[in-house]
Amino acid sequence: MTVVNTGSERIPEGVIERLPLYLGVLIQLRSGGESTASSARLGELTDINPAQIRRDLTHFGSFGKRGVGYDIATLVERIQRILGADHVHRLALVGAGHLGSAIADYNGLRQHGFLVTAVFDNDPAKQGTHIGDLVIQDVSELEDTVTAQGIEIGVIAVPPHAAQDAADRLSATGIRIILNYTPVIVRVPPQVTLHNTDPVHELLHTLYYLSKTEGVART
Amino acid sequence: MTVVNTGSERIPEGVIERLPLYLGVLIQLRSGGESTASSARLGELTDINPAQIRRDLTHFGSFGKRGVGYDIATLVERIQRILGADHVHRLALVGAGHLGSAIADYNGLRQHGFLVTAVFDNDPAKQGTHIGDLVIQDVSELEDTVTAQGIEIGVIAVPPHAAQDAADRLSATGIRIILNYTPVIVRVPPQVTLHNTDPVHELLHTLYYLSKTEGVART
DNA sequence: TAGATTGTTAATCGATTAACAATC
DNA sequence: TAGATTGTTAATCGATTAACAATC
Repeated sequence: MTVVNTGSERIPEGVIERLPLYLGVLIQLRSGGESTASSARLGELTDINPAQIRRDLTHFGSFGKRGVGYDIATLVERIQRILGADHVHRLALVGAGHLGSAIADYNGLRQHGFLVTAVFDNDPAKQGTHIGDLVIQDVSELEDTVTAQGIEIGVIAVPPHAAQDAADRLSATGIRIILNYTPVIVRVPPQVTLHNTDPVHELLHTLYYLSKTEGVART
Repeated sequence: MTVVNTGSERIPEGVIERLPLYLGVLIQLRSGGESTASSARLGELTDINPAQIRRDLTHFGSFGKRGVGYDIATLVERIQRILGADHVHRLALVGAGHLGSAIADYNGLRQHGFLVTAVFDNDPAKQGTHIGDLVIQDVSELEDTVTAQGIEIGVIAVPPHAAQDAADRLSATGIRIILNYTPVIVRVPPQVTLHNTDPVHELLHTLYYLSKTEGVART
């Protein structure tokens, strides 16, 4: 008997972090014409132990066929369903500078069902101009627009001094997920999930491993 | 006796990932005029168990004073030294579009000693124009420039179809750290540390937790 | 000295992985 | 049936945390 979703079992964070990796290589394999993949193959492509992949997947059910492997098409669907990536999510982007434009242009988001449907900036010179198809609006319109469009996710891409204001306005709309690309610590109410993305942190810890492996040239 | 650096002890990855967090709040406290911080205080600000903070730090020596706490100024210096953030690192940026411009403008990098000192793009229309003080060069000049300037780190911010070429060119220069902002899997030689930064992955696993806590509105 | 907080030990907890029976 | 690969158990490994002696 196949248990599809035991519901109340707690899923370790590491598992959830690996699912998007599996999804990525599965989509890659599918576009390469493959229809089936073993945990060994997925392990090669993701650098993750095959036993761990199998174990991760069993948290959500048993999707494979013994002696055969996993059907790529159905596994892609299952993982998308698990992650909530099986339907469209609308995003409000705050900040229409270079970073905001890069995010709005970013095809990867669209491909996974994340649609930027509104852009805000507090610079009057930008308001009324376009990013792609979208008219840049004043941040005062944020709340009404979020409600009207059913936007679920906010993205902050403003200069540091404006980040907290953006976070406050987004939180006030009832939005529950905020991605912050500004390298500043912002405070949000407890019911809001905040994700800070700071390239400096990544550089810093990558740098550490470099200095360990061979010593950075210090000219 | 204080052991400054035991040298050959293997440091868990999690420790290295937390150091930049400690560094961030220490810098924040310092700019707020504080001179000393206890592990309990750092724990509040980072949401990390104080015992873990103390344990993390002892991997590198003993920096605190019992009954008092940690001297912020010296701890900042020690962590910067540990991470290799105590001196300047030069970056080569490949891709001069919106994303590349955002990275070049990004003050957070400069504040931590990461200087973008060269920008490349294979679009002839962009070559010769400026980003900040930097002239955009053709990617064919990458190797010579990296050598001449002592650049240690490459950053990829090009469209997906150009990402592998950028990775190959950067690897060929002898660079050992590459940060890839393009949502595409690139291959690099084993001696190169590659860091893929994909906002989609972050959205996907953040989304999972949202759907668990209360169920996403599916209108 | 009394109070505070570190550095460190030991216990707990959880995650990873090897191994293998089940089964396609 | 023979070969392959899953799902699952059990062992290992490592990371987190509580507790406390050391000591400022």
